[in-house]
Amino acid sequence: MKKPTLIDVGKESGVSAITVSRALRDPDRVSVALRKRVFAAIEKLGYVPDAAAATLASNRSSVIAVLVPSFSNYVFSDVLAGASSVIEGTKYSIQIGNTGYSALTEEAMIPKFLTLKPAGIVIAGVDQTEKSRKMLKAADCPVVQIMDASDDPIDVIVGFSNFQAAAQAVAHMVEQGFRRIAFVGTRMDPRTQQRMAGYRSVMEEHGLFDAALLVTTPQKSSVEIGRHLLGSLLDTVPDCDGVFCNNDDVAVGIALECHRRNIRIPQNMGICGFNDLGTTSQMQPAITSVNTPRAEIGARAAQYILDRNAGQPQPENRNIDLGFALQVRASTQRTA
Amino acid sequence: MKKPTLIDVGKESGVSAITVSRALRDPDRVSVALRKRVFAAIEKLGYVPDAAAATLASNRSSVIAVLVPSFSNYVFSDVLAGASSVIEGTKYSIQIGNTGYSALTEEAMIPKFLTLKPAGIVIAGVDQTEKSRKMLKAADCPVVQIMDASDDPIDVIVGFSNFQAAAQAVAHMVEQGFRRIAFVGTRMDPRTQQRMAGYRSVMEEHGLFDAALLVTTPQKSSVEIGRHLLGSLLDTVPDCDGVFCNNDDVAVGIALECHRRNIRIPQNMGICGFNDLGTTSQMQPAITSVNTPRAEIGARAAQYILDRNAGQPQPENRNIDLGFALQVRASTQRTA
DNA sequence: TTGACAAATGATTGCGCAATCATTTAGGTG
DNA sequence: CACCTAAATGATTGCGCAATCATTTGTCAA
Repeated sequence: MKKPTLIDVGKESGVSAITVSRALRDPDRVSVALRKRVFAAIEKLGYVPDAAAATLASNRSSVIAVLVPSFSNYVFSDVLAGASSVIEGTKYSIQIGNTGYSALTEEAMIPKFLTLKPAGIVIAGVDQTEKSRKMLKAADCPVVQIMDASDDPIDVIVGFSNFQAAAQAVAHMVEQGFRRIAFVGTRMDPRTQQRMAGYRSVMEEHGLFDAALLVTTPQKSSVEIGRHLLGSLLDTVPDCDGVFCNNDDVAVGIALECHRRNIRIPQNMGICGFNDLGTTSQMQPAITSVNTPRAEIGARAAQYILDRNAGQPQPENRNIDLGFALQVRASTQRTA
Repeated sequence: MKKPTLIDVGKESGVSAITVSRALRDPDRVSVALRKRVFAAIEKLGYVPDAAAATLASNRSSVIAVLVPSFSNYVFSDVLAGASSVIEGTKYSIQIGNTGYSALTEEAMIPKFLTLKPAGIVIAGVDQTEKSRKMLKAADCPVVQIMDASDDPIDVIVGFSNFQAAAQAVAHMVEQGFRRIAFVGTRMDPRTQQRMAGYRSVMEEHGLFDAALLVTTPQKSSVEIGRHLLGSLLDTVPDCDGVFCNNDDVAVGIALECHRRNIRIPQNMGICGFNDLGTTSQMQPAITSVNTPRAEIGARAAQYILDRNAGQPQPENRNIDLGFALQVRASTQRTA
């Protein structure tokens, strides 16, 4: 009636409990005949390992902790989907935490997750507090920072350079003849700030930078906020002829508001989004966006954790840059 | 140097380990003075409970298992966000599983999650396999089905009636004078099928049903697929004058394709989406959609699990219907 | 055939906590 | 002031597994 344990399986197959444990964790270390018998007994009894007991005994769990700034930011949904695809069918599982874009909330969550003795930790970005960094460095599990690039990751980092992605997009717009290009940023999290820095760097390089072109809000991104921000922008900078958005939602909102105001895209207004979530490519005209490998980032992060747990060493290159791909579309193309 | 245990905290505060345990789990059962001393010692030593040991000893963990069909479906991102907001600051944590819209995958995942001795299980919909249902009924933890309504939930169900939501939306379109209203469905998961049934029921009631008006695809929803499906639809049913979509992305795609083809909304084509994710309200004209309480569903599901774990009994009404709200907008308004 | 060595398997122990039952202390009553 | 009860605290035990160390069995060369 009760849930069978390793001892029950052992009795059923005529061996000791520890041998069953070995057959499960390291099949090559038991003989073929025995392995068969053990697995038959497991099947017969419906044995399922007890994760808590295994964790307590080995001081190591199969939980991968994933700390993201927000669940409703679709970027991180894609990351989770990617990680999930990798762990499917393995013994690993994903436990999630929502830091709410706060480094202090994150710092408070880390000890809680560390007590799980996780198989690994995935955490967004590089802007952890000093204390968080110290805790994560001391953790005896792999730590993967994601969605960014860095020469000095805690353990490894999987992502791309937000600065470079923004810079490339803005350089493209400049090349297409846009001059009064605004930066529209929502939420202003660290990655958005890096995009802003990339934007600024290129604008300054071409002598085009003007602080009035920076439009930011702490609010979360949405199509609606994009529409509003275009309004504020045009009030302040009526000669604005292009917008680089930190986000696709905002870009779509700006495009819709341009349509409403009969501002022609790209003739009177160039628009570039970020992340390339799908809608931008379907707009009329199609909106240029920076495609980011979100699912692959999640997958690579999870795979790294699995590999490390399988005994592989830390790789030489700890900055795993998966790049980005500027998808140039009609919204920023003035030349053929 | 080593991680402190209850025994260490006990020594520090001059009591036994079990008393410390009690002070933590049920503060009212120890004297005030002692409680202070214990918490001071916990603070001083930096004690953090060991979840695995607690789970093993009590046969009950603080993990809430959430099984969703997809992470990239934003509906479930919102559910997770709602659940996450409720458990923030508590000892509970969320472990996620991706069933990939497959009842069999789901069935395979359930035993894995049950061995965690979860504090509760959240699972999408009512279409579990018979075996899954049996396992979940036998589980000695609260089980919350979500995103649907039912008279016979496993334990409780938190959601709304997809059938009724669709029926109300379609009835509204009929009332506004639309006659050849198509149903456009993607992925065709159980909830989409219920929406289709609601659509069909109203159409038949008005003598408007025509199987040619059903346009479905197993593909996942996207703006792009919405655009394509409008094309196929108009090829088969050129006199189609309205579309009820199982999804906002599809509705937006259809609206964009209408713009491209110079089909006027709502004069020549009425459009209604589902879920009201935000973009529909910003389109020109604004698109009608059925607003669903996704975050609240996640929150209520989590709250129920917390309440049950705090000793509250199963409520009398096990079908917690949070309803929906048809947001009527310009895309379906032909009359003032 | 024997010995040496590797491969295969087993026995013991403790991980850190909570359940259970036992004991002590405090507070109130006649 | 003795007694009773309730509140507060403590001692013991085992959850199910893996680490560690010990033992048995099998294999092969000389």
